[in-house]
Amino acid sequence: MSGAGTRSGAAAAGARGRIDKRWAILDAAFAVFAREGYAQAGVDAIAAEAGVAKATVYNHFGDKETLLRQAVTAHAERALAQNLAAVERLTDRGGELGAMLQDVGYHLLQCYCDERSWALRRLLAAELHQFPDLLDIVQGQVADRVTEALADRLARLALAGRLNTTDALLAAEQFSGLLVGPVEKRSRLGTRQLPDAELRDVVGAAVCTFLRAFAPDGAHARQAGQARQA
Amino acid sequence: MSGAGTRSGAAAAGARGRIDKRWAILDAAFAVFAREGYAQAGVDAIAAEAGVAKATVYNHFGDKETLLRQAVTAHAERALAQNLAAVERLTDRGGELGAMLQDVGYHLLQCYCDERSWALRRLLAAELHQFPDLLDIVQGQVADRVTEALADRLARLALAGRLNTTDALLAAEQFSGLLVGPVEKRSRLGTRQLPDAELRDVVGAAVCTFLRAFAPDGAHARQAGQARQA
Amino acid sequence: MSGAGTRSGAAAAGARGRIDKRWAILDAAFAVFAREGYAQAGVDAIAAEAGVAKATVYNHFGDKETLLRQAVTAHAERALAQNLAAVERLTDRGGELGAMLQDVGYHLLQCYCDERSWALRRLLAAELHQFPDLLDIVQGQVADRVTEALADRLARLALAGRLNTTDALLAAEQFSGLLVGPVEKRSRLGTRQLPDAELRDVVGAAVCTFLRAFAPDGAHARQAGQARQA
Amino acid sequence: MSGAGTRSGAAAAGARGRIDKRWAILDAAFAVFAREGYAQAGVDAIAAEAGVAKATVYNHFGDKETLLRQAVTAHAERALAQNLAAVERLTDRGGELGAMLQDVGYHLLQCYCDERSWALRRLLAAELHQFPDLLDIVQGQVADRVTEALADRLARLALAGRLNTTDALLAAEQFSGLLVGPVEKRSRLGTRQLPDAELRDVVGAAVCTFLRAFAPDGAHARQAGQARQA
DNA sequence: GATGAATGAGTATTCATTCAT
DNA sequence: CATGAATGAATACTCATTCAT
Repeated sequence: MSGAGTRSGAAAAGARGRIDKRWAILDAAFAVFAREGYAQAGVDAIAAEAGVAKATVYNHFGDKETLLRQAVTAHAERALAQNLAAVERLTDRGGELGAMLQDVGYHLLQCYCDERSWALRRLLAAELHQFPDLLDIVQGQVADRVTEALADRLARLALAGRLNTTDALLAAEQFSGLLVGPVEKRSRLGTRQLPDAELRDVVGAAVCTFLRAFAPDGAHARQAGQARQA
Repeated sequence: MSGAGTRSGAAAAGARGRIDKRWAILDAAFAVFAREGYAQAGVDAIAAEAGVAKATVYNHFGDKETLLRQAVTAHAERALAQNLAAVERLTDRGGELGAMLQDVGYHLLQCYCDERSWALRRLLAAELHQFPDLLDIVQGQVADRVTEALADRLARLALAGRLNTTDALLAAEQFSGLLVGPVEKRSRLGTRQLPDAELRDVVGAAVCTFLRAFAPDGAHARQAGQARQA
Repeated sequence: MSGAGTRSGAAAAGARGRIDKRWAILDAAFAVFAREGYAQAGVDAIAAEAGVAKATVYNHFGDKETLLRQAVTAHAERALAQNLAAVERLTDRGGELGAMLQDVGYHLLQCYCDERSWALRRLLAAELHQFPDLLDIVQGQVADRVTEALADRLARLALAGRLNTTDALLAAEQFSGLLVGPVEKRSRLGTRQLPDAELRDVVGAAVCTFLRAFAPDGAHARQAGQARQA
Repeated sequence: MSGAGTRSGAAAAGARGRIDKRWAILDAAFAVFAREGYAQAGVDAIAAEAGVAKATVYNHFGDKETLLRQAVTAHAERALAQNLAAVERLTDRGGELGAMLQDVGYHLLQCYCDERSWALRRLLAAELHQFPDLLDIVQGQVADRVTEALADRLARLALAGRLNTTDALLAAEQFSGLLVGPVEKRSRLGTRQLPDAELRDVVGAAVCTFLRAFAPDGAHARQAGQARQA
């Protein structure tokens, strides 16, 4: 057993080493691509940051383009998971609507303000012309799905009579716009870190406006206003 | 007089030639930078697109960085002028509020959806790390000033009792968010041209939501809803 | 007369202006060529140092090569005149031989150590391969003629029985070698300015050695040794 | 053992290949720098002459300046070794003084007249202003040390009563001057190859003059004169 | 599979030279 | 004639990619 164990252990360690290296390269690649842009990013720099030799990068990914796509895909999936988790906090069973929207909005903005999310969006914007398929990966696989998920939840709330809208997708887009618009301006495209209090204020204002527009009657709006003060 | 005219005409033609070339270079530079990104953009390509020799580019602008900054600055100024003109359509003397907001929002979104505006924002996002001062040029000199101007007009409407808000800047940010959020998603970062009808729908929805939240009483909201149908 | 004077004066002033500019360019060219080397020297820099526009340089000299040759020729002539003046201090009528040699040697070394002479030799060495004809200008027109002139004078001294040599040219070469060899080493190729006292010492030692070898009898050698002490 | 041998052999071949390439580049660089001057020399040309790709040059030396310094240093060391070997032929045990000086002088001049030595001096003169540290490498590390070594040997001869001088360094400088002065003029800065007979004549004349000046009595001088005839 | 060395294609920048004024 | 502007050719240096070990 020890012999077999040793061998399989060695093999496992080797596989683990390979996988670790693969992830190290992907992380380094994303970091360098985001920091320098695709053209400016050197494979040298990526290899150095990953702690491997340049040729190893090519052994794993073949060429620079593939590396970009894989790195973006990996980080897009991470972002998608985080955002969906945030959306799922919104249920029709849950308690008071304003508080729940505040909670969801806050977590969505935290995803949005994550350093790596800013990097992902900047990278996407930067390389749109040269790599249009990145748009499908990021916008299609992530952003749209998050909006759809949010729309689903809003639709269930509307069905339950707790929201007054017939176009749940538009409502979801507008809720996002109310959250993201102010933040994009104030954080100067992710350059400045917003203090948590300001973030909560933005969320509160968004929820307040959203409820005034979409709550079945005026009562909720006032409650939301109170939630914002808290 | 004709002699003097001839001379000054010749001199003017010379100066005109220089100025024309300068503008040709700036336009070509902006186009190529936006299409390829700073690092990927070749000065060769810029010169070719401008119809001048590469060295002429260097005679005028010294180096690639300066060329980028000048091109961005020039186009930022153009965008600023257009946006301010749009905002100025919002007066406290004007007619029905919903119709006016619809008009302003539509023109603002037209500015926003201009191909060169998308290019400017993408370029800014792409080169933020390498040229942080571009942020001051674009965000500080343009976006913020437009929001401030919009806030000014909203504040006057609030003073006139036609809007119900105490934080005009926040209201302006939210109005922008309601306009821009849906558009950014639907046009896939400017990749897809939105049909005019869809654009008007987005504006109508934004105005409707905005008025429900900020109109002094429910009457306006209903009017806005009707405006949206029209 | 005043009219003609004015006109010719104007013409003269114009011509003077042209000539002045020509000399300014030649001086600037020599300075820049010597400082930077032919390839590295920019016509821009020369024009700037001469205080004229770049195109003016081309109006006067046609191209960079011509400019180099003219500048070198001009300064070679200057150096030739200085060196010949030094050699002519050596006469067969003059007083004590050692003192005269000391005087000639000192003035020759002063020519040799002139900043512009170092520059001329460095420039010649640098551009030998690309412009072999400079060698004829500098070596043939200057250095050789100085050595010949010195040989002439030494020959007359030998005829007068005051020197003991049959090959005056060789004697002249050796005298030069005794002067120049130590100086070239000590001044580090003209980088370091030799103090006047050290210069005189070198001359004294050269004269002393020269006389010991070439004086008809030992008496002169001793006198030269005394001259060196003084 | 054969396996190990194979491996080390392969490794050695690899290392040898690198070293060979390094030397090929250094030689090519020196040749091209000497032929064209630093500014004019293209790294392309150097790489081509070395038979490697341009990037390989940069992999080995980083930039053009470093390449120049390394090439000069390498060839300066070579020249130093040759010159010191020549000086060491001068011993106080050896036979007749005139013959020994003739031998040393001849070998020193052969070093001096080596094509690469001329190239080294020309290159030094050419690039003095831009790379003043080359002076330390060539003058300080080579020329001065050779003169010092020669002075050492002359001093031992003086101690042994075979030379009459109290300043061995000056004597060494003058001996060099007597050798080099005539040669520099006759070979036209290394442009013309001196025939061996003329070289020997120059050495003979130098030794003759030197001994007349520094031999303890007249006897040696006459012997040297005879040596020159031989 | 991981690495160091080698390479060829590409790019920003400079500069001698010309032309219109 | 003196000039400012324009240009084409040349060059140092970089980098993605491949190959031998």
